[in-house]
Amino acid sequence: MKQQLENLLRSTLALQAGELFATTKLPPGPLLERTRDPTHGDFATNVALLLARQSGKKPRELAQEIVAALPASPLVARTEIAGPGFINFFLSASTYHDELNSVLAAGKKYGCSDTGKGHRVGIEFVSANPTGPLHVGHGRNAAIGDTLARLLEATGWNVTREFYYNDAGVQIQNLALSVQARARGLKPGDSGWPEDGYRGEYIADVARAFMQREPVTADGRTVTGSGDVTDLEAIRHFAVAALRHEQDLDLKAFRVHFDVYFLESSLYTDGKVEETVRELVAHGHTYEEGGALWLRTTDFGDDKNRVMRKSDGTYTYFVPDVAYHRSKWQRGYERATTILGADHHGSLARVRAGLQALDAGIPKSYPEYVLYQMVTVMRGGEEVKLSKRAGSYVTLRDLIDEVGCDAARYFLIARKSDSQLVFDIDLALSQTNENPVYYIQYAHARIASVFRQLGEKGLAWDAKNGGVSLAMLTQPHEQALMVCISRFPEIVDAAARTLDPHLVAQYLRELANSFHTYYDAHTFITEDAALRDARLMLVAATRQVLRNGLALLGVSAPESM
RNA sequence: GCGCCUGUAGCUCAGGUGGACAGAGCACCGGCCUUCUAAGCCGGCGGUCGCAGGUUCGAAUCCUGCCAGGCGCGCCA
Repeated sequence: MKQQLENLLRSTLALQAGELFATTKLPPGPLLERTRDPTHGDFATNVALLLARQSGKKPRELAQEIVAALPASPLVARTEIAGPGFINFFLSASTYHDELNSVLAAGKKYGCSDTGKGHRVGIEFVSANPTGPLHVGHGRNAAIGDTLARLLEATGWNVTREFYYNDAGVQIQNLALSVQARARGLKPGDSGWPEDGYRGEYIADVARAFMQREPVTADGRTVTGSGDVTDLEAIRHFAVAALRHEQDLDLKAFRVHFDVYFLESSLYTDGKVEETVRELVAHGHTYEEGGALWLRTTDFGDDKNRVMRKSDGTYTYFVPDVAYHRSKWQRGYERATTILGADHHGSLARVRAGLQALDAGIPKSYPEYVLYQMVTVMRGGEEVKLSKRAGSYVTLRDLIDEVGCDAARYFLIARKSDSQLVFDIDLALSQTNENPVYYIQYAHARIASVFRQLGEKGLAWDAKNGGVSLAMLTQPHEQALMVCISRFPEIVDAAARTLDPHLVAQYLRELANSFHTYYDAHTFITEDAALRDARLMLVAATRQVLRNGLALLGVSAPESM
């Protein structure tokens, strides 16, 4: 709807540009915006204000000329010039009626677009090391990443969900030692317990399963515990598989799936790390100093140069990071998006610099990052410290068990990722339910109930009759609801474009509010069949948009509550 | 010391890339169930948009400088 009006305005302006503004350059970006105040119409443009100076005309005069140049359109009922020189557009009733028809015709597809034109995007998220169950920070990561993946799919991108993890290295060695210690009957704090060992109870569970020779399956392979407490390598293999398996169960409960699990170790075994180093050296951006090999990342915007190969001959983590993102490019992701905790923001510049130093034609902004701030968890009025190494933290599983997947997902997505998030367990546990997800779901359940009641009264909704009777929807509440519905495609577009999934959560609350208000003010199942069918059409369209929006968030749309 | 993020109502937060009088939920006060689920609706209370400058027709939004909080700044991962 907005797009149609935008096109109308833009083409008119382009056609008349020379005459009106003495320039052919229109301002970039959208010209139209939704008005905040309905007395200002449905949409407004400030082009006359923007272009007044260079055209040498007063804003209101220019606005007059623009309005005069606009061709008549069935979209627009009337225009007015207001304030310093805004042009306000009042859309025709039929425009909104057409939109309701579009909602029902498009169904699940309403709100979708082909903006991405089928281009490939790899979205990497969670990417937790298999050293323990997922914590709430991973939950925020998963909620953001999965919702963005759904948004990008809805806007026409070819999306691959990817999970990257390290199955070797220091942390995994520490994991193996911890499991081994547990298998020997040691507890954290006992003499002989490994320094910085993982202290969580889950380590004991893994040790028990290993000693009892249980099988565990993860990422398509099955590992059986050997029961040999001296075989650290076997313990390592088993522990990684066991924890990957546990994480997969957590993710499944959170309704998150991945298409690709990428192992850091494969970068070494496939020679990708060596290859990346060779490329960087070959392009002349490296140097040796103090027995180490350095990359001149400062040539590409980093604030200091980085060591690639330490003087002991091993690589820093930075190298496989570059090799990994290079592999994304090589695997055909035209766009790569990584969801990352803000505490890792220091690595962004150097990874991008590393990719630039390859001189491989990779865009400067590759990969793009969505950084989210910390999640702190409150319980009993005190902060619960998140620490994977200490083994004491609130897991994603805790959250799902306590407040449910729907509420957990909504909570973790509902505010912009730049803000820190306080997850109050007690509040989420309390029965007072100030949780907005129920408010939205309740709107959906109420609509389902309306249609059930209709059937129980021996009536049926005649959609065709509703369609021709839409002119009867003249109540302010009905107008407001139609406007709200018509905003959905713009919300989806904006959320996908700016990678801000919380916009969807916020919008759904507004839509639910608009519906609840309408519900309380008017009866849908009335004697007048034409009015009834028209109102039910509006209600059915509302239900569809609620479903589509909730689906983007991965939240269920219950038929009853 | 340097970099990134944040600062909006008592509390938790929105504010669509500069617009027309700053919004919502919770909390508090007062109304609404013989009619489609009251997990709802309506009304009221409540704000120098951290502070000070600047840019312009116009700033919560952009720029500069301060103040406060969070997170990072290893030949750790």
